[in-house]
Amino acid sequence: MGRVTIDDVARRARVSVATVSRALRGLPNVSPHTRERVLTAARELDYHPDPNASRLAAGKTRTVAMAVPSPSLWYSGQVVAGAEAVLSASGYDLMLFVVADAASRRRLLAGPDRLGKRVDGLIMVDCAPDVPTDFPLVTVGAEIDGHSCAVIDNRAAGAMAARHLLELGHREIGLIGGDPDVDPASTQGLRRTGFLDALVQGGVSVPRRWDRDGGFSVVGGYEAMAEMLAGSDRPTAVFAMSDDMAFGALRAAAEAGVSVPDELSLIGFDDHAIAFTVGLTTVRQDPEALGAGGAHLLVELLEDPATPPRRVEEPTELVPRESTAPRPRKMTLHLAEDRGAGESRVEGV
Amino acid sequence: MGRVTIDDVARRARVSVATVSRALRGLPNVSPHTRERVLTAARELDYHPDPNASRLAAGKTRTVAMAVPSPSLWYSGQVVAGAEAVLSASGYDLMLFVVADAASRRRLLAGPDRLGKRVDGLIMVDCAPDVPTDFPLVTVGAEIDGHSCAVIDNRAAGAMAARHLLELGHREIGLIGGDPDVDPASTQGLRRTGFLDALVQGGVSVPRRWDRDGGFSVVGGYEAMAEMLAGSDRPTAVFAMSDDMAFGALRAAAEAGVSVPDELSLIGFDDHAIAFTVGLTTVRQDPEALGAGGAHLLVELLEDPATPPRRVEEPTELVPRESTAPRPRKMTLHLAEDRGAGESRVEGV
DNA sequence: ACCGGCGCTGGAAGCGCTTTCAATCGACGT
DNA sequence: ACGTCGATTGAAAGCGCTTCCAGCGCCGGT
Repeated sequence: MGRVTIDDVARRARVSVATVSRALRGLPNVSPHTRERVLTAARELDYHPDPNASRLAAGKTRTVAMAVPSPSLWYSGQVVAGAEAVLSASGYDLMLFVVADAASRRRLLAGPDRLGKRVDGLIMVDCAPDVPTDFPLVTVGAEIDGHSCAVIDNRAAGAMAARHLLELGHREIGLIGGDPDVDPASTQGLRRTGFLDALVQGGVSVPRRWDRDGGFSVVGGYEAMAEMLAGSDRPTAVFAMSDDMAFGALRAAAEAGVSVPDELSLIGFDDHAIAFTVGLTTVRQDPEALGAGGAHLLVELLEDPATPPRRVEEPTELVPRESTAPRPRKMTLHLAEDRGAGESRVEGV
Repeated sequence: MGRVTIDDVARRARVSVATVSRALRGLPNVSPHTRERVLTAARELDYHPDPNASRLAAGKTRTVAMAVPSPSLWYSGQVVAGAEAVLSASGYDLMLFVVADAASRRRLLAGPDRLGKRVDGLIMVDCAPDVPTDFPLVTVGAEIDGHSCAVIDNRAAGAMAARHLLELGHREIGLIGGDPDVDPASTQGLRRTGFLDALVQGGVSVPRRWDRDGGFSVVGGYEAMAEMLAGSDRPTAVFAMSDDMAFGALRAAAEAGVSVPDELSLIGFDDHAIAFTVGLTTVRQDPEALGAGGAHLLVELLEDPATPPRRVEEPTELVPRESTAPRPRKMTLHLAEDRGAGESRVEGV
C-alpha cells in the first residue's frame, strides 16, 4: 500500500499518465468515458497522488500555515480549532508555527526557506508581518493593510465594557491589560483605547497607577490586581482585557478581602468557557468563529489570487453576570470651615 | 529570492550539484575545502533547499503530524505547545490534525494519502491508532504496545485523589468523569479505575447515581454535578476527572446552595492555570512536559528508526487547596427500641 | 616502477506528478 | 469528397533534489 503511482493507474486504465492526471483533477478535455475508467482504476488501486510530487511539479501544497504568538491561551486554542475545521473541510492541511517573539515571526516570513515552499498561504493570529509581503496571507484578530482579516471591533468592544461600568456609576476605574504603550493599532491597542476613550467621554480617566500590565495570563492578572489593591486608594471597578486575567484578578481581590461585586466590580473579555462558572461579567467574542472566518478568507484567496482583501467582522456582546454591580455609594462632604485642608469622605449605603 | 536552486549554488561553487547536496547535508566524502566553498556559496545566495523536492527524492519531510481529539481543551493546548517547542528546536515542522471521531482517526492512518506522504512521523494525543501500524508514531497520554509514549501514571494519580478524599474521612463519594464504560486501558479508563479501586481498598464504593459523565467539558461538569446534587442523597465529596469539569461542578454546587468545602469537597485533575484562582484542590500534571516528551521520543525514533519503544512517565502531584476539607461529621444513632425502622442521623460539628 | 585502494567528484538516473505541444480522430461545412 | 476545427490523448520535458556508480588522482605496499 502507498506504493501506487500514477503510472499504475494509467496502465490499468489503459491511458497515459497525462490523462490520468487530468481526469483525477477534474480538468476539462477528458471524455466522460475515459474519466470514468480512470476514476475506477484509481479507486480500485486505492491510489492517492503524492502531495510532494504534485507540489514539486505544480507549486501547490494544499497546506496552509498558522502563526500563533501564544498557543496555550484559551483564545488561541479556539481560533486554531475553528480554522482547522474549515481548512480540513476544504482539503487543506494545517501547519502550526509558534511565533512568540518578533525574531521568529520575521524568520517565518523573511526566510522563504520554510514557509514559501511548504505552504500555499498563511494565517497570522493576532500578529502581523514585520515587513510588507505579497505572500498570500490573512490575519485573525489583527488588521493590516492589503490583506483580508477576520476581526472583532475591539474599539467598540472596549467601549462596551467602559459604558457598562460607567452606567453602573463607577468613576474610579482601573484597567488590567497588556503593555500600556502598545501599538494603538494592534488588537489590544484598539481594545485599550476604545475603553479609555469611552471612559473619557464619560468624564473619567484612568490614572497610571490603575493601568497595569497583566500580560494576558492568569497570574499576571492576579499580580496586577494585587498591586492595585495594595495601593492607598482603590478603584471601584476594573476592566481586565482578558478573562484569564480577570480570573487571576478575582482571586487577588478575594485574598485582599475585597468583595466582588460589592466593593469592586470586575469585567473581563472573551467569555472564556469558565467565565460563567465564577459569574464573571464579560464581553463575549467568538474566537472559534474568528478562526473559521480567517480560514475561509484564506481559502478564498488561494482559490482565486485576484480576490481583493476583505474584512469580516464577528460580533461582540456584553454578558452581564455577577461580578459587576452599581458603584458603592460614597458621599463626599466638603467641610469648608474645618481645618483648611481638603475633603474627607463618608461612606454611605 | 526563493528562486535559488541547487544548480545556482553548484555553479557558483564550481562543483557539481551532487557535491553541493553532500556538502550541505554534512555527508562524508567531501573535502573540507570543497565543503567550505559550497557553504559560502549557499550563504551568499541565501539558498534553501526546496523541502518538497527533497522529500520527493529522499523520502523525508522534516515534518511531523500531531493528532488531537479535542483541540480546544486546555490540556490539548498545553501538549501542543510543549511539542511544538521541541519540534521546532529540532528542525521539524508541525502539522496539526483534529481527530474528533474514530472515523477521522482511521482516515488519518489508513489512508496513506495524507499522512504517510506528508510527514515523517506522528504524535497521537490521548488516542491510538485503530489498527496496528508500522508508521513511526508515539503517543502522549495514551499507551499502546509497540510504540513509545509520554504519559502519567493515571492509575496512581486517580488513586491519589481517592486517598486524599478517604483521608479526609469521606465515605459518600461521587465521580464526574467520562463515559463510565470507557475502555479501562485508556487514559481516562485508568484514571477512573485507579480512583475507584483505591476507594474500594478504603472500603468505599461509588454508586452508579454518583458516577456521572461530564464529557470533560465545563458545562458537562456543571450538569453532572447539578444532577448529582438534585438527588435525594448527596455525596460529601466528588472527584472531577478534569479541572474544567470541576469548575462547572463548583458552579453547580454554588447554585444549589451547597457550600464547598463545608458540605462538599471537590477535587479536580490537571491543575489548570485557573485552578488556584478558585482554590481548587487538584492532581497536577504537566501536559506541556508530556507534549515535549512525546516530541523528543518521536524525534529520537525518526533519527534512528531502530530505537526500541520507550515509555517516559511524567510525575503527578496532589495540590491541596481550599475545595477539600474533612468530611462534615455525622453521628449515626441506631435507635433500636424506637419505631422499628432503621436509623436516623444527627448532624454534629 | 606497478597495482590495489581509498578519498573525493561529477554524471546521470530517477522520485511521482504537471504541463506544454504535437498528433489523432471525427464531425462539419461547402 | 476535401479541408478545417475542436475535442481528446499521449509523448516528453521538466520541477529541484538525492543517490548510485563510475572516474580520477594519489597513497602505501611489494
